[in-house]
Amino acid sequence: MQLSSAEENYLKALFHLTIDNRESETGTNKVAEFLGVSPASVNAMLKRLKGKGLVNYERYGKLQLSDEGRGLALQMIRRHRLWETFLYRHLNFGWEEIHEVAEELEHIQSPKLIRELEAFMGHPRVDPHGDAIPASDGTYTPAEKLTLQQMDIGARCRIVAVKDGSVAFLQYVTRLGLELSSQLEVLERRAFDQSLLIRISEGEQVNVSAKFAANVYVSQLDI
Amino acid sequence: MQLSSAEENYLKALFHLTIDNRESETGTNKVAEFLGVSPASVNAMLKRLKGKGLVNYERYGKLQLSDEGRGLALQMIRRHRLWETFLYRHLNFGWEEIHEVAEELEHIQSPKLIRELEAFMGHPRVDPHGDAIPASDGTYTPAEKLTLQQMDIGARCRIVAVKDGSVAFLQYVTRLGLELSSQLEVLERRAFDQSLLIRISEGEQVNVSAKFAANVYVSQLDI
DNA sequence: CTAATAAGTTAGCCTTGTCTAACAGGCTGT
DNA sequence: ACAGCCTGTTAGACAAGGCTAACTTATTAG
Repeated sequence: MQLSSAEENYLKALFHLTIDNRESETGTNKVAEFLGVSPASVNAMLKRLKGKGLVNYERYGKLQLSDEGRGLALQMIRRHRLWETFLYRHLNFGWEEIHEVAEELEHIQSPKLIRELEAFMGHPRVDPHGDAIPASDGTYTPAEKLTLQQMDIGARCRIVAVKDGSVAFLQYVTRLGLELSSQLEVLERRAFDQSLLIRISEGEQVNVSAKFAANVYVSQLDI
Repeated sequence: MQLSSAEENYLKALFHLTIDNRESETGTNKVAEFLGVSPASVNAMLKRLKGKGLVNYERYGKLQLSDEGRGLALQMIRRHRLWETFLYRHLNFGWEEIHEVAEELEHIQSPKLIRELEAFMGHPRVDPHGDAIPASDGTYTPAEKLTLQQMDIGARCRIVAVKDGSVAFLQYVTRLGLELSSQLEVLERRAFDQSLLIRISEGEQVNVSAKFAANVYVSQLDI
């Protein structure tokens, strides 16, 4: 099945709005907002994707990916995350720069390219954001994202994302001397309020509340 | 200047048909044949490129790249050849597979990507076909392609292309046990008819005529 | 149960990039 | 010098993918 970049992007969007979001259906408006296009455009595209058998869709009715559509969406996500990993590991891209470039790279049509890229990097299982990379056979286990709160004492990890990205929270994060990609070590958990004492990049030690820790996604370092 | 993939491909085609071919002008039909599109499509695109100041072009008159167009074309060729080099060196792509995939990769818009890719590979100066890679500042010296005939005695080299790709010639090449990427060593040149004795990949020795040798492009190995 | 609102759809238009068919200009040979 | 031919151009059509405005169907609040 040969797909255009636009078609591939719709499949990816549908995947993120349903399976990846623990819902089984979504709607025209949600997709439109997600992709930054008009609902009318979404409607037109859905007709085309239905014609190709990639979505199940009835007029004014439910909308979900077909089995084949889900498979293709997974391939897109696989390509996206492999490229992100490559950019981060080998081309000195920052944590926050990789997504945009990978959005373009993922549309390159070449099974061999993806196979070899994966082998070149030693078959990574998660991308730099801590998200699982679907296997070439379509296997995908979403890999529960870990929060700082879930880490064991003594664990070393890196901040990969935040749940609530509000300005207030991000300002607080910055005040603590933390930023994305900061490396942390969990030193103590206080039984009283579950707050944590952490060390930042071999340096300063700070205290963070349980609520704070539950709002920070981390990736455990393999050391 | 933000260009579409199609616009970028036309600039590249114009470059190859003029500067790269030691001619200063070309025509609608030549471009059409080169790109595999109709002359009418070329005409429409030339109007657009003229509007952007990338070509000098008059109705029924001469057609050439403007200075700005030439600069952009060089950037495209730079990206193309860097990607070819990457695929060949790091992803186990064969000599004849790299062009097609690089045709897609070259359209990715990210100056940092190209800069880092170049640095990752240690700033290569030629691609796997023996063609020079334009520098980031637009410097480009076409790097005379060497033929087997021009090699010195004792030189070691690799076949990167053929001038005349006729079936008769390619069959002859195959009969000799040669193929693209074969490694050779030049052992002797006979004064009588300028024919060469060469050794193939540490193995068999064969004799080839001067005419044959002049039809084979090689890349000198840095040993 | 109806009326208001939200969600989804259709109609009609635009741009990019392609095509074919028909027309116009320039060049060559006798 | 002009007929024929090759090159280049225009006109008109189409597919993809997007938009806005207007309309239809569902859903929810009173």
